[in-house]
Formats: sequence, structure tokens, C-alpha cells
Amino acid sequence: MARAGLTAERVTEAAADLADAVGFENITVSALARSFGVKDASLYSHVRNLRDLRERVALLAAGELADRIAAAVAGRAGKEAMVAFANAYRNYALAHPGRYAATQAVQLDPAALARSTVYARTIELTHAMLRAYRLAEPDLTDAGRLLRSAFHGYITLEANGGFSHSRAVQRSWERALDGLHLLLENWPAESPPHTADGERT
Amino acid sequence: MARAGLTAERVTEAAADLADAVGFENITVSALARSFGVKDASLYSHVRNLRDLRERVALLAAGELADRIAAAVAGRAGKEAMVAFANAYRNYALAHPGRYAATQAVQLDPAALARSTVYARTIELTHAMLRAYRLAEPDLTDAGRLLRSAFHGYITLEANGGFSHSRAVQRSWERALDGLHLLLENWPAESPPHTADGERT
DNA sequence: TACCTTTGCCTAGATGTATTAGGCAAACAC
DNA sequence: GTGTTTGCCTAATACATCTAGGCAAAGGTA
Repeated sequence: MARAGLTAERVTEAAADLADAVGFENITVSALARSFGVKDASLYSHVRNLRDLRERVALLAAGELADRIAAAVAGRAGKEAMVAFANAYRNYALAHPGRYAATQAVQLDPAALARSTVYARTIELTHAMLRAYRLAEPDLTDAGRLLRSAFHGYITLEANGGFSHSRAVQRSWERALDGLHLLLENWPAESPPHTADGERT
Repeated sequence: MARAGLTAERVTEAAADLADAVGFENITVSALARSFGVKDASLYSHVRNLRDLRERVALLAAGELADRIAAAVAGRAGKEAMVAFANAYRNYALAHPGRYAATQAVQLDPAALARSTVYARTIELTHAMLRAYRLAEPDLTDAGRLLRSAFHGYITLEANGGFSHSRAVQRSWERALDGLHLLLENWPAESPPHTADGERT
């Protein structure tokens, strides 16, 4: 009986492909084992358990996404960099829905976070992309958070069918980027805190 | 043996509470049955299956959320309405993480969508909240999509620990709302479509 | 070549979950 | 009080995660 030649990396990549095909929430050790033609128990030599597998897929995807973004923003600045960042982000998420879901759905424990630098890298990339807008802290953090929120939210809603089909999403997306660019160029000065509604009860 | 007095509504609400406690992805028919002190099979008289149960929770939560938003924007306009909408949205999501996740995680089939009006209601509320900004279509749709994306994205990232703890999220959120208000007041005129990067390959 | 250690994959089994079929008895209508 | 509905049950099937322990192939060492 020839061996299948499994490694943790190969298993993780197959799991990521499976996630893209059937959705991140629907990956199972059983299905993964079937795709390799081995028994379920065999995978547990390479991966601690299902949770560990999902974490690995999340880190793999976060790394890939950061790579795409880094390549997109390299050599660009200002609006060009912002648009390139946004499109790299969106294109990856739409092309690899399972992988992208993994980057969000997994609650990483601090240990796993420390082991990897991907998330710090993403934040650095965001700040680099924003550099031309000349924002000083804490505006830089605030603007970065809003941008990532807008990208992430737009893509999740789009992928989940949250936008009715009356208007083409592509065109709408471009207008959103135009708007965000304008906002970054005119980031408002600090104002007094809001009233009671904003404080949770 | 006294009966537990189950109905579809009671089961759905218990499932929603369970979701808030343990996460929407972790609700199981078994756990739900245990919480009622009945056997698993008993629940299948009230709910078709797990998928049906999750759909019901999603619709329940979407309705509650719409109610909160409606109450918040009533009698307000302009920035006040926008901020009230945003805070109602965020406060609900943070107070009821499982319910909120349900509104996003469930892929509703067209049949279920037709049965309920909640999603249409949410879009109407968005448009009503934007009224004072005097946007005409298609800008209204585009701005509405961006706003919902920003709210949703911000809240998901916040709830998943996507923001490092260097700056208080509450203050950051208020600045984001200031920024979005400014953007809505200065929504940019239509510009020519973007270049190749924005078109998916 | 023969040995030995590692390691990849196996069988077997415990446990937990979703789901269906069919039954009994409480609650209710009259 | 009889009949019908309905709420919850037992029993059984299928499939998932995960552990323990075993055998045999790969690869290094003599």
C-alpha cells in the first residue's frame, strides 16, 4: 500500500481548497481524509484537531492575502495605492471565499497570534497605503480601522448576497472607493465626544 | 410527566439566547433540547431541522435589529439620525453577538426572503436615514451600501478582536462616524470608471 | 546486506450530533 | 366520556471528531 505523502502543509492547503469549494464552516476532517484517500485518523498525525486545522487555514489565507496586497501597493501612492489595496483585497476574497472566511471566522488565541506576524503585517500595509494622506496618530489608526471595516464589510455583504441586484456592484464599489479617497483627503479634525447614545448601557 | 410547552417561537428564542451565549456556529439541537429538559427528537416537531432553526433565529434577530434602528432614527434627521442608526446597530450587535452573527451567517433562500420583509425594511430604514443628505439615485444606493458595509465591517472586526488594543475603540468609532458624515455631505460626483485593476480576471 | 528507528497510515472503538419512524398519553373539542 | 390532536417519547441509522495502539514502509547506520 503506497503512502499518500501527507504533511501538515499539504493537508492545510487541501483544507483551504476544500473551504473555497464548500465553505469554511463545512470543512470536515472526514471529507479531507476522503480527498486524500486515507482514513480520518491518519490526518491526526499531522494536525492536532479540527480547530488546529482551521487555525492553519486562517494563517495560510491571511499570509496569501497580505502577499497580494503587498504586491498591489508596491510602487504606488495616494489614491492609486488605496484603490490597488482595495481591489487586491476584494479580488482575493471573491476568488477564495473559503480562505477569506477563515481569516475572519477564526478566533486566534494569543499564542497563535504571537507565533505569526501576518496580522501585524496587514496593519503595517494599511498604514503604508495611507502614508500619502499624511495623517498623524490617532487619526491614522482611526482612518485605518474605518478603511479595513469598509473593505471587509463591503465584501462580506457582497459575498453573502446582501446587496440586491438593482445596481451593478462593481460600479457601486468604485464609487465607494472614490468616496473613501475623498474622506481620507479631508479627514475631519477631532471633535468633542458624542452624546449618550454612543455609550453602551 | 408534565410537558415542557414548546412552540416554534419559544424554541427559536431559546436558540437565539444560546447563540448569544456560545456563538451562532455552536448552537446544536442537542444542547437546545437539554436546555428544555427534553429529548432531541422532540424539537423536530416544532422546527424542520437545524438549518430551519438557524433561519428562524436569523429572521428573529433581523427583526429585532430593525426595530431598534427604527426606534433610534425616529424623529431624527441628518447627522443625528446617522449616528443614532449606527449606534443602535452597533449596540445590538455587541449585546447580542450570536443573534447578530445569525443575520449574517445565514444564506437565506429566495423562499425565506419572500416570506419575510425584514431585509427590505432595513434598506428602507437606511434610505430614510440618508434622506437629509439629499442624494439622488444611484448615489443613494451607493452611499447606503458603503454605510452598511462600514457599520457591519467595523462591528465584526471589533467583535472578533481585529483591532489591537492601543486605542480605545469607542473614540475611534466616533471619529469614523464623523468621517462618514462628512463624506455623505460631500458625496463626490460620478467619475469615469477605474482602470484594469478593479475588474476581476 | 542486515538492523533499527522513525514515521505514515491503519483498525477498532468511544462519544456526540442530526434526523427519521413510529408509539403512547396528555390536552382539548364536543 | 369519546375522539382527535398534539407534545414528547423510544429506537435506530448515519456520519462526525478524536484516542489508543499496531504494523509496515522509509531511511539511516553498521
